[in-house]
Amino acid sequence: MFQSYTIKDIAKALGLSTSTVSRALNGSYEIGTETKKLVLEYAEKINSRPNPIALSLKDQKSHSLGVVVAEVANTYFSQAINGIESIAYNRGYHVIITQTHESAAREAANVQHLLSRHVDGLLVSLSSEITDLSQYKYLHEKGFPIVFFDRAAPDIDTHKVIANNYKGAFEATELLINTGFTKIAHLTNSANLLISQDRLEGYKDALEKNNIAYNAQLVKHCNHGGMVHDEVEEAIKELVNLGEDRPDAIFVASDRLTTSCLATLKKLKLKVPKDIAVAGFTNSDVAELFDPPLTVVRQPAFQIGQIATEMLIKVIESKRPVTEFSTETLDTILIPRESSIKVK
Amino acid sequence: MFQSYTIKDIAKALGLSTSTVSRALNGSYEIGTETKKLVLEYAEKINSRPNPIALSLKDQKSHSLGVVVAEVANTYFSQAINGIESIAYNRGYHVIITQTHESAAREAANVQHLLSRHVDGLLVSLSSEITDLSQYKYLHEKGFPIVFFDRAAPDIDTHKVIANNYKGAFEATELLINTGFTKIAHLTNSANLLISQDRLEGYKDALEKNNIAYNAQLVKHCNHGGMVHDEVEEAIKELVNLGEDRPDAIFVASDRLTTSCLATLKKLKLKVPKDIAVAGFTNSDVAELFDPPLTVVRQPAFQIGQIATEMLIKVIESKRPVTEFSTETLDTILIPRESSIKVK
DNA sequence: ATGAAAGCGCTAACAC
DNA sequence: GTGTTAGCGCTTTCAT
Repeated sequence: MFQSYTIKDIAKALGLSTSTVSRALNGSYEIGTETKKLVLEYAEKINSRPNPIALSLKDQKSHSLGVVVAEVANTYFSQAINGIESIAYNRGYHVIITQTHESAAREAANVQHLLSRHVDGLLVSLSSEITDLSQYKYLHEKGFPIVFFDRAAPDIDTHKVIANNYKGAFEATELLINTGFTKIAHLTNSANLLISQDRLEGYKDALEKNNIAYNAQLVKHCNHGGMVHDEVEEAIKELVNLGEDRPDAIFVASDRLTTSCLATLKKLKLKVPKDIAVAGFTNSDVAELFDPPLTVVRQPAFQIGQIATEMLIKVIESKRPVTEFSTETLDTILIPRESSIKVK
Repeated sequence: MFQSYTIKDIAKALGLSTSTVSRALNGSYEIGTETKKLVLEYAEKINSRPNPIALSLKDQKSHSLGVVVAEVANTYFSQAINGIESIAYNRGYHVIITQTHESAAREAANVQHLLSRHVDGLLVSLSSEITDLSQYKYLHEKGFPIVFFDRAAPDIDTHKVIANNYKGAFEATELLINTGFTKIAHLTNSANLLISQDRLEGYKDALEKNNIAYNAQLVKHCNHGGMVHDEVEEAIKELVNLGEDRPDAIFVASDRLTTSCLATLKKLKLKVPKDIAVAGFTNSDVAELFDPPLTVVRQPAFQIGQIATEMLIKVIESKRPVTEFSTETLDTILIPRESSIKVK
C-alpha cells in the first residue's frame, strides 16, 4: 500500500521493458492493444502509482505551489487557503504554506525557502511590513509565475486577485453616514499595503460624496494589523481623547484589527454602538454572536483563493511565456448588524 | 535566483568532478582543505542549493509530512497547523495539508493521495464520520510513521498527542454545578470519536461526584461536529422541549459545535445564561467578545501540533524501527466568563 | 510494436 | 585526496 511498485517491477513481472510499460501506462498509441491492456490491468491490480518525485526530477517541475500569508490562524487566510487547496488538489499540485507573521525578513526567507524547494509558482499575500519588492520583481522579470492575492504589489504587473476594497470601504462608510454618524474614524493597517490605500480612498470618497470634511486626525494606522495589542489600544485612546473631534463611529479596515478594536473598546469600557459605533472588515463567521452583533465587510476569501490558484496553474502550464496579466476583482459583502445602529 | 545551479555546474567551473564537489559541500573529511574552501566559497557566491527533489529520489525520502484534518478554517485546526508548520519548517520538512470535511470517504482518499505523494509520515486527526480504521492499522503495522493528534484512533498503538479531554470536561461540568446548575445537558460530537467518549466520561463523573443523577436524555450527539446546522438546531429543540427535565445549562464538547450552539440559541431567542447557561470547548480567540462572553475550555492547539510533529519526525528519522509509543496529554485551560453565571 | 540507453541532480561504493 | 560510475524512477530519443 505505501511501498509502491515501480515500472521496473511491472516490466519484470510481465517480461517487458520499462519503456514499454511506461508508454502503456501513458496510453501511447504506439503500443499494441494487447500489451497495453495487460500492463494496465496489472498496474491496476497491484495499485501502482507513478513516483511523483521521479517525475519531478525528470521534467523539472515539482508540482507544488508556494503560499505566503501572514498567518494561517486568521479567518481570512484560513478560508483562502481552503480555496487554494481545493483547486490545487484537483489539479495534482500540492501546496506549501509559509507564514510571515507580518515580518518582512521572514517573508524574504520564506520566498527563498520555497524557491529552494523548487515550487512551480508562488501565491503571495504581502506582509504588512514589507516595502522592498525587488525580490518579487526579479522573479517576475525572470518569468517565474507569481499571483498575488488580497495584498498585492502595486507596481508588479502580474496576475492579481483582490476584493473590491475601495467599494467595500465606501459602502461601509456610507452605511455609517446614512445611519447618522458624522465623525467617523478609520482604523487601518499599514499604509504600505495597497489594500489599506484602497480602503482609505473608499472611506474618503464616501465622506466627500456626503459632504463630510476629511479629518486626518481620525485616521490611524496600526502597522502590525492588529497583532500587536498595544498599538491598537494606543490608537483608540488617541481617538477618544480628541475632545470635540472625538469620533462617534469607527470603520476598521482589517480582519484582525477589527476584533482587536472590539476587544480594546471593551477593555476601555466603551459601549458599542452607544459610545461609539463600529463596522469593519472581517471574515469571522461568528461576528453575529458578538456583543453587539458586528456589522462587517466580508471578503469572498474562498473564491479569491480558488481563482488565484487557477490563474497560477494556468501560467505554470502555459506553453509560451505569459506576458498578459489581469487583475480579478471580487465584490465584498456588507452585512449590517447592530454594532452600527444609532442609539438615542 | 530561482534557476539554481547544480553540482555539475560547479564542477565544471572549478575543473573538479561532481563527486568532489558533492563531498566538499557535505563537509566530507576526505577533501583537501584548499579544495573544500574553493568549492564552498564558489557555491556561496552563486548561491547554489542542493536540489531537494534529486535528494528525495536518491534516498527515498520526500521530506514532506502529510496532514489530515477536518477543516483548515477552524480555529482549533488552524492553530494546530501553525504549530505543525513551525516545527516542520525548522526541521527541513514541508507539510501537505488535506481536509476531510468530516467525511470518511474523503479521509481515505486523502490518505491515499498523501501516500502516492510519498510523504514520510502522517499527522492525523480523524474525521467524525470514520469508523473503519483498517487503513491506518495496515500502515502502522507495516512500520509507516503515523502520529495522531486530538482525535486519535483508540486501538492503534502509535504516538498520540491529545488534550486532557476528560479533565477539561470534568472541570467545565463542575464549574456549572458549582455555579448552581443541576440539569446540565451535554452536546457533543460523534460518539465514534475517542475525544467525545472521554469528554462524556468527564461530564458523567463530575455529575456523579456531585450527586447528580445522569440523565441520558440530556446528552445529544451531533455527528457532523456542528458543520450541519439543522442537526444542532434539532438537538437543542429536543432539549428545551423536555418539560420538567429541561436543562438549565449546556456543556458543549466541540469547537464548531460550541459556536453553532450559540447561534442556534440566539435564533431560538433563548437568552444565555438567563434561559440556559453555556460552557464549551472552543479555541476561538474572540470568545470574550461574544454576547455574553463565553466560558470556554481551550486546548493548547499550537503546542499539540508542535509536539505531534516532533514525535513524527523522530520516528521518521529513527535508525531502527520504533516499537515503543507514547501518548502525550496536555492540560486544557478553563476560562470562566459570563455565559455560565447564574442569573436570578 | 518494442527494447536499449541516456539523462534529470545527487550520493556513495569503488577505484587509484 | 580525487575521479569514475552506478543507480534512485521515470520518460524519451534512437534503434530495430
